[in-house]
Amino acid sequence: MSQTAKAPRSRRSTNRVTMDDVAARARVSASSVSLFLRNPEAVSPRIAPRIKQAIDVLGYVPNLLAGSLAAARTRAIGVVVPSLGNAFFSATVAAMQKEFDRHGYQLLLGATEYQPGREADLVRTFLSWSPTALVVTGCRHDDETRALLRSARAPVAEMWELGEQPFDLQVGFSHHAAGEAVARHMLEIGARRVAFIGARMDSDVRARQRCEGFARTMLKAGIEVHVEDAPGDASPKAGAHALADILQRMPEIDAIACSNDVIALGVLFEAQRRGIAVPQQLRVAGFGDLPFSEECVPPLTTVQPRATEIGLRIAQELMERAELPEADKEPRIVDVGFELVVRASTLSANTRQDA
Amino acid sequence: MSQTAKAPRSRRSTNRVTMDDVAARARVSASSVSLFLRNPEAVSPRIAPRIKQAIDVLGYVPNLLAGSLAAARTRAIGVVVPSLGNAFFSATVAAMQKEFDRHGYQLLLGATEYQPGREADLVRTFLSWSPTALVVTGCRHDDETRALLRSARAPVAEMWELGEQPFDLQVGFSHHAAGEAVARHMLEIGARRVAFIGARMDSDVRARQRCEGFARTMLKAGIEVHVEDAPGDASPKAGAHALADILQRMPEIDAIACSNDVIALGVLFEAQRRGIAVPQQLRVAGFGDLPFSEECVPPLTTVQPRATEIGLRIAQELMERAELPEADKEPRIVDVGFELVVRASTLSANTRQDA
DNA sequence: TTGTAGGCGTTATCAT
DNA sequence: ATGATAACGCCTACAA
Repeated sequence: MSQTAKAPRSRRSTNRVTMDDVAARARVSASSVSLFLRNPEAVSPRIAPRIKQAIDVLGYVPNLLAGSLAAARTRAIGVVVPSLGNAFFSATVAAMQKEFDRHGYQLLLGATEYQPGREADLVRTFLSWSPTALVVTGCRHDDETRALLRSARAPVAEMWELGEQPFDLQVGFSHHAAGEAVARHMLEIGARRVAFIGARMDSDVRARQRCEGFARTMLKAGIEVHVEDAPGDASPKAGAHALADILQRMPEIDAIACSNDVIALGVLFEAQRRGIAVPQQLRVAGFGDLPFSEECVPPLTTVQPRATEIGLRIAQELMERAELPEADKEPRIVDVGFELVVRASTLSANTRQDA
Repeated sequence: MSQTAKAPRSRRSTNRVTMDDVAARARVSASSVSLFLRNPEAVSPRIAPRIKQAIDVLGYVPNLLAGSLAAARTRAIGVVVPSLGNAFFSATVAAMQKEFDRHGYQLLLGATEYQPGREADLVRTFLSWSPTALVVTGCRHDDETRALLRSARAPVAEMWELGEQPFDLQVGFSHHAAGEAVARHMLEIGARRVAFIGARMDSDVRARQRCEGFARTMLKAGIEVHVEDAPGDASPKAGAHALADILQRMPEIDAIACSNDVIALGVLFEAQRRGIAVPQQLRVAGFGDLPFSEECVPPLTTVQPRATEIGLRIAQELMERAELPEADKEPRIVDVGFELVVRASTLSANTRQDA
């Protein structure tokens, strides 16, 4: 006689608890369970507790993969940052994660570490997850990344920088203007011999923009800025070394702007070691308004970039678009601005007024 | 008469490029495309280029959701950290992300911000992604989290702390021992009136462990430690305020240990403002060996925790388990240790030798 | 309100 | 080496 009917190909090795299991135990159909999960009010008050209990007893955990595949949308947002070591971005990411989480969305994280090509790789990876949205840092992208982002079905948010043509959303501010603001302030307090210290400005576009904004404004006032570009990450050590270099080349230096508060901190330390009085002999300004900037000696004049607000605004805008599919598809630009925070490192009772 | 035959329910609204599209264009079966994607060598050299070209022309991006669902495994690792603002964890996460990425795994990130209950929520969310592995911070978890982790089919790694019963992998070091090391060093240099400054030690278990290790060691030497616990995040401001407090209560203080270098930095600033010489009048030690710790004035004695190595080791171990399914299932504990880095903030030519 | 069944885009099994 | 086909677990249009 016929050998046993071909055993149905069973790949069900995963003895995972499924929605069907819950349905069976609650003696309802799987669709009722599905409905209950999405909107508990929608099922009759008689079966609701049964479903609830079955879920608890079985320890059912919904399979998001299956759900996302079926619904053709994943509750995940891909986020690309240059580096997590950078306090600016980690603050923004933290704010985003919190808000996404509140809406039940998962944050997928990737860091480029400023390596060329990594951005495109990360975006490609994210896209294969069918994310609800993508968040990238800055507005400058290589051709490959641009193509990927353009073809993405998900809205694309660019953060921390304005400019270029936005894909869907840009939330940031003008780094050029930030550099300008510091320069104007330094001109007001009588700076004459001026330097700018940055780190890795070949790959850190935004630091370079701040530098340019600073240098151009100074140049308009007839002051040429000596630019020092440290090779590695921004760090106090880079700042200290740069100051040492600068003092050799232009001992008469009287003002230094830095692309990052951690660099400025190093400048303060080196000045302290050398007995150079800040701000009396040397004025120092930074960028970032990090936790130590208010507390250091002297407190640091700096630019506060609203890192948290950037993350929050992006998350809010994206969640809105995700939940109102009819939302306007118009690209949107949000300038969150920045604030020049003047502290003692550029002010002193006896500010020089020599012309 | 019968109305038109039921149109086959088509939900194919997503005009996504699928593997079938690629197969059609390359005039092969979807199976071959799938095979090619996973192992290009496995298909005949005649059709390989056709598939490759079709992929390029169509701009095909594989759908990881479908793939993961079918394969019953997701190339994703869920990672729970207390906070991204903390430089320790962001360094570890960065190292992990890099290594995971190298193996084609995606990092899912969640932060608890030290809120009770958040850990369980995040773990639950991650589990619904069927991740390859889970990484959590520390070994203390509430009952709910423990239950979830225990029931997880994926290996669980605990980081930054050793102790308790490991689920599958623990990579960290003893914070108690770190506190002890600092205490012994301070005893050697003759500290007598001692305080410890921490931040939020009710929720930051590891900071509390360092504090306990420090205080107990001191107590054995007959020295009672005054403990100051700042309410918010660790910050220079918290350190400065704590020092001010301490000076009021015990003006004769001669040594302060901090649970974090950023707190110690604040202590240094406040001491500088008050004209208290470090280390001559006051010895200061921290924890973390952050970028500024080597550069500040005076350079800071601290404990270097190997944040990057923790991330790397975890990633390597997890990738190994993921790729060798036959790997040993034995729980494993890796003590990466720490290093006491002695710098000028606790040393001086004229170290007091009074008994 | 509840149930039925087709489809989401892959991978895995099996036959050729 | 290649192809046909059955899962994977859920969502959702539609019928009851």
